[in-house]
Amino acid sequence: MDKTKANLPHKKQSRIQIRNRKRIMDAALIVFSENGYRGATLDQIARESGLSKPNILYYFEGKQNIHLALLSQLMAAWLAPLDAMNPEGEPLDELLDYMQRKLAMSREFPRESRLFANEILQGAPRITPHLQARLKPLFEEKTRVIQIWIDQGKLAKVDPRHLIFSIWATTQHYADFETQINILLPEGAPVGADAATLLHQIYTRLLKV
Amino acid sequence: MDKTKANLPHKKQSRIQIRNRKRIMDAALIVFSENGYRGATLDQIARESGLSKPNILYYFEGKQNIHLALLSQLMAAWLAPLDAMNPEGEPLDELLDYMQRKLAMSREFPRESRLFANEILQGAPRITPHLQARLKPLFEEKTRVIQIWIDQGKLAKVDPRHLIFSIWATTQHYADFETQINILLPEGAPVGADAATLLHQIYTRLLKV
DNA sequence: ATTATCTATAGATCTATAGATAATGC
DNA sequence: ATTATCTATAGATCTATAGATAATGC
Repeated sequence: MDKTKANLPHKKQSRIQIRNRKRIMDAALIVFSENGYRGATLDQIARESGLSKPNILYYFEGKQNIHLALLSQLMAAWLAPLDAMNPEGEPLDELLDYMQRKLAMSREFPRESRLFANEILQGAPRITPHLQARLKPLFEEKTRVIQIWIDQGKLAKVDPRHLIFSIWATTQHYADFETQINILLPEGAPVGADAATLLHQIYTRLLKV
Repeated sequence: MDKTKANLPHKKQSRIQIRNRKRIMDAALIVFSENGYRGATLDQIARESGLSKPNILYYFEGKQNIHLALLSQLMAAWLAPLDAMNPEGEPLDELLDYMQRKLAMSREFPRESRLFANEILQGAPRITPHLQARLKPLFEEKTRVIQIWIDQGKLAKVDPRHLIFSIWATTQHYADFETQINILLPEGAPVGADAATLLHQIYTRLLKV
């Protein structure tokens, strides 16, 4: 029984393999994002995915690897909105659009946001290499772009790094602290629209010269 | 052997009890905030506190109770800055002061912030009653105050609830995502000062009429 | 006398593997 | 023939308790 094949992406995967690996990842996203790495169990992932526990370990080489696969898949989606910020565009619009894309991600992929938050909160034991290799260069590139816009007088003078932190914070908050928000806001209030309005106000007033 | 006494606060506690319960709480804060509830073990708390594992269970009736004791102690400290917002004060100053108090808490008590974030992130299984009973009334009181200020034309028109969310998000981010920030910012940069400057800019520009 | 601490271990839970069996693809 | 799945269980880890012993306070 050669298990390694199932885990080598360059060996062509059967349809069953593709489908079951996806099932496991989907289940694992739910379980890890709700319970954190240590709080999640293979039993829960098995139940959620409809596969047996040993069968899960037939497709992934262990709990760690499932988690790692999720995080590294997440990373690409996570970087996309920032990557899409266009140096040739109209500065204020570019930043407002970026903020709105992040807010949309928070609304559409709250589990991914919480998976990421869990990982960072606990010291990023598994995702640090990705942050170093992928997030950091992009962050530095985009803060340089923003600094140039500011130097050209197209944006108010702010610290580009902390500007980005604040966009991350305000947008991700709606996914990461959803439980608290649901307790504080009355049922049926249009959270999304009101949040978008406030964040739009914040960044137009902050950044307009 | 009547263990219950050690856990009844109304029975007078000996000096040793007070000291050891404090030691355990201090150790537990470190361990829970770094690993989350499920990720934390009594072994780690024992090692960190310098007490034996069974001895810890002599002072607290179980892992759950240590965690609960921490959270309920945290709650008071967590509400204080918002509670201190004075309806009679100058609106813009009151809100800027509130934001700065929250930012200071994030800097001075990052572990408490992460303990709280961990709990909310995982659906607030233990702290929900506290949020309902203590945070919610205070939140409603203060959003009413802000709304009155706005109606009096002393602040720009914003949604008071989302304004508070944004203050929470931006300030707590520095504690909760510290690992990520440390990766992205060059060593020795004056994080605190730059963060304070940006947040001050954000809220003055947002709220000034 | 009561409070505090220690050793030893029960009992539950979890990850992972062994080894047999069933299903699928040439 | 190879891939996929199942049953059974080893081995590690964790919470919690039993029961004995040491330290402390009237």
